[in-house]
Amino acid sequence: MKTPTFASNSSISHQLHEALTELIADTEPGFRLPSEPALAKQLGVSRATLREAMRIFETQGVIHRRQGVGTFVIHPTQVLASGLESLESIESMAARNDLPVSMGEFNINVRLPSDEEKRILGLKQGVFVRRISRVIEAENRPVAFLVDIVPDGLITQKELSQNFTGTVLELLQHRGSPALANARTEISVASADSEIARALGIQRKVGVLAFTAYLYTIKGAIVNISYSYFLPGYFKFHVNRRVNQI
Amino acid sequence: MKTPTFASNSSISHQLHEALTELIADTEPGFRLPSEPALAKQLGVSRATLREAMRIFETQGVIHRRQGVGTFVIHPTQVLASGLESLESIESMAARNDLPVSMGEFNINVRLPSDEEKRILGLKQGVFVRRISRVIEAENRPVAFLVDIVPDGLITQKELSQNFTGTVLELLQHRGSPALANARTEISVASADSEIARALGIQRKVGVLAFTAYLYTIKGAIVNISYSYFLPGYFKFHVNRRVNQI
DNA sequence: AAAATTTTTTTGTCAGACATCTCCGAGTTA
DNA sequence: TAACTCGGAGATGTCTGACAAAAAAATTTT
Repeated sequence: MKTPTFASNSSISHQLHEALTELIADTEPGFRLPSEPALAKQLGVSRATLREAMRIFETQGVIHRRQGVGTFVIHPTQVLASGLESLESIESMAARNDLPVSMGEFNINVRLPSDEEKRILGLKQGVFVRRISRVIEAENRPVAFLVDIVPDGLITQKELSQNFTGTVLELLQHRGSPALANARTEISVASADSEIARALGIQRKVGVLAFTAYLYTIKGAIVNISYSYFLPGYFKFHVNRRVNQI
Repeated sequence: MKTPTFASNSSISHQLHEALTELIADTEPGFRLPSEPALAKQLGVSRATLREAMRIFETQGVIHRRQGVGTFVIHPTQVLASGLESLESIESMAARNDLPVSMGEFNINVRLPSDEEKRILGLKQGVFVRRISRVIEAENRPVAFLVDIVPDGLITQKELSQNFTGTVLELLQHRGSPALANARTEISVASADSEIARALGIQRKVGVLAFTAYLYTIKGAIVNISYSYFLPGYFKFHVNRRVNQI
């Protein structure tokens, strides 16, 4: 068995990305970064590599480049790690918001998938799914209710009891296989059904913020459907939208 | 007076981006793009420039590269223009969803800003703001309620009557100044107050999907606060989240 | 037939050069 | 003095060609 191939390579790219993250965070919004040749020399990489790394931040709307002028830090620096563009666990998100959270009620059961689940996950006849639900609490009250649907066999009972920190994503990411690519998250308002209402301690039909996420492998298969329901007021979600599409 | 400097330069970068968009759209998900040297030759650019353009798509989670293997198209191609990552007008969004919309009730008034508005927009004492509100209708019923707050003077009455297609963003973008950088959009669930309830034809305290967007210029100033309230079920919003942070 | 090795293909990184744009100040002109 | 012009300095944008590293394919060896 091979050593697990970690998704993030700790190569030049990766280190450069981290160094740039720090540099941008330490630069006041609106101010200029050092010129590309200077920065490349300072960070010990070629200008081409540096420019590719900067493209990432530019695409994310964190920096802004003007030919003949310079590269500027756009605006709230914390955008970096806090936007919806990057997947983040509830725990780290909560830590940023100074809101200590803990895991509340935790349930697992195995059942036959619905037709929709079967279609989305591409399951063959007779394959079961595992349904993992849990309540996140803060300040002694439930604030989020998370439900994951994964094909049975993808995650073992043992992994769930030993490594489970709250998200299927992190478990799969830590394991390294199957290699994950991205997650498509749909945003909506859900009217609390009886289960959600009970889990969050609210009345039925109250509107809660709902995310439905589909986790894709690099081969295009969906390996996880994730439903998240949030009580308003405890979490802040935001997206940084670029105005000019290059 | 200078000719308006359009944000998007129609330079090599821009054309390359369009060509790549098309190529990716024409490639089936999961399949490989031509190799970089071949693609660079085919598109008439250098490999370095091509790679920078590809970084953009990679950052957006549209393609996926593996050293020694190739570059692959990740998954639903329509992700490109439909995600929350790019700012889009209600109209074009509706067109994609085959939902013809029209503008309903439309109101403008000028008033003194609240303390919060004054702070966010960086207004001096005595400066007024213009409040533009409108209802979007589909299938003969209101589906969205949009409110924009802009400093008085930024947009003239004339522009509003002649060019206004529904969004302050598009008006400013079309005008070209002030140069815009990005928009930070916060996502939440709002309990309908009396105004929202009346506009959307729902009862008070019903939960609606709410976006609060702050529009930034490249100098870091906020020139527009935009509140959007959506009736559930008519619009789909989604975000494409990358798993591996490079 | 299976394992080990080499070759080929592909992306990752590098160095240096020139092109183009922007800003600013020196010089010129009215 | 004030306005204008022009060129230089410095920044990002693009190009060329090369080598490094990783993965897959082909070949050779066992």
